[in-house]
Amino acid sequence: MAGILLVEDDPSVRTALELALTRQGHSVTSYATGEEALDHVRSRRPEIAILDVMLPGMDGVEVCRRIRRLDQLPVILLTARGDDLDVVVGLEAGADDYVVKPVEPRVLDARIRAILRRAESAASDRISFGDLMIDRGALKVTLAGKEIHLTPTELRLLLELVRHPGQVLNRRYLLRAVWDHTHVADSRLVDACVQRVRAKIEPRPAEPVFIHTVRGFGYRFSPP
Amino acid sequence: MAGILLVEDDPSVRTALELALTRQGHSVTSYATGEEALDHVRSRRPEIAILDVMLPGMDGVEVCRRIRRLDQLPVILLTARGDDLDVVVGLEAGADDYVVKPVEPRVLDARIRAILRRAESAASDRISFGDLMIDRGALKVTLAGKEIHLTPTELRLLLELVRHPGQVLNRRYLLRAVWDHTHVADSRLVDACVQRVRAKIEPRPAEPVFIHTVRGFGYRFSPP
DNA sequence: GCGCCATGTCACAGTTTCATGACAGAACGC
DNA sequence: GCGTTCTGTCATGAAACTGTGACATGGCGC
Repeated sequence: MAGILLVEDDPSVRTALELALTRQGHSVTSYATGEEALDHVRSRRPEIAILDVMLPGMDGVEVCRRIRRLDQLPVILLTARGDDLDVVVGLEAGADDYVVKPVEPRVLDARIRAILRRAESAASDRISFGDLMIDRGALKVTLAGKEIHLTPTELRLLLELVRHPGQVLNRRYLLRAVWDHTHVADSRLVDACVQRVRAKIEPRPAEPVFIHTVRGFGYRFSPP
Repeated sequence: MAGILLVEDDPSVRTALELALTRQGHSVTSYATGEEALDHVRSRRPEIAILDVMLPGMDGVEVCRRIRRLDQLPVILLTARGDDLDVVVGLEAGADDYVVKPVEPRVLDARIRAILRRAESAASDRISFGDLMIDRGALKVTLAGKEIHLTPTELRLLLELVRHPGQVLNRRYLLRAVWDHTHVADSRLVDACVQRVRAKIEPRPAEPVFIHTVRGFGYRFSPP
């Protein structure tokens, strides 16, 4: 469900948590260092970050501070120590929650869901389909982590298609939804624009993975 | 400092917590039952509620649910039991945090402050993005340590953009938020003001690092 | 295989959008 | 009252966007 960024240097703990969270239905990407994690935040825009405090190099609290400057990403800090001072420092650094290891997967899941629910009013809504990530709040589209520049019309078209995944939308509908209704229905306008979007988001535009042509009817967005 | 509503039926715990929180500089009102607490929320609008889960009559989780219906008040649940199930139920009920008794006053204080900070629109009164530091309390902006003078309108615009980091805000929204709604939507007013802010905070206004133009939609503040 | 028609492809010029700087009225402090 | 600062508007030019049509391609029925 959620795109979770996990940072934990101990391989056994990392794989255990990754497995548990994946079982709860989350999509997890994990790293051992804060630097990698920050790159991931910049490029992949996860929904929530879970950071171990004790990390080689940049520690979790510092990663948390930097993440905070990048985005409104919620952050959970994870520590093996029950030291009260850590709690204070961590929360002061802007963490949303603080969990002491070892943690019950179910508890961690509940905390993640609570924080996501709380954040969802403020957070931007983003959806991803395979490599393709669409951030409706930031109006950004990334493909395999690389930002794709779409022009306004292209973006509106893509958003409209994505709003109805799996459904065939005909040209008349798209003309109304994306353009104003002043355009004639028989132009190559929609085709040309679909073409432009494909050129940007499809790995092989000739064999589209996202936007499929339904001959005689229109176009359908269906994730791979 | 903060107006805290404390609900705890055990008189000795109640007075101890009240004393500790008062020492930390908070203003505390405490009750033994949930019904009284709900009246208090309705009449006095506290800033945060700390609820014991085990209460005679209506329990803390139920009080939490009802408070949630009344107001956006942040809630911390307090329990003597470390039972994981309680954590799940409590967080599902919409609590912002969950603290197990006995709790160090300093830890509780840190959690209160963290939640209040998060509640007061997601940040403390001073944030920095790279070289740029914005002090919302003092209404001052510094760039690389040097103070930048922004006019009132420019400052309101920057604060509005910064309130939603990473989000694209369109001109209509900004006109409403920063100016009053008496202005026409198609004016270049927003552009001009953004331009002025850029001239002051961007090292190279032609290649902005902080305030990005999203052609056809609006502007986005995203730190470097 | 053939022809037809729907769709893909592409280049280009008109249009739109935005940055920039100038300016004058409004607001403000002295 | 007077000078200064602030702010909304406008003109201008540059850059980006987009609709269009001509043509190519490919699927489909026959």
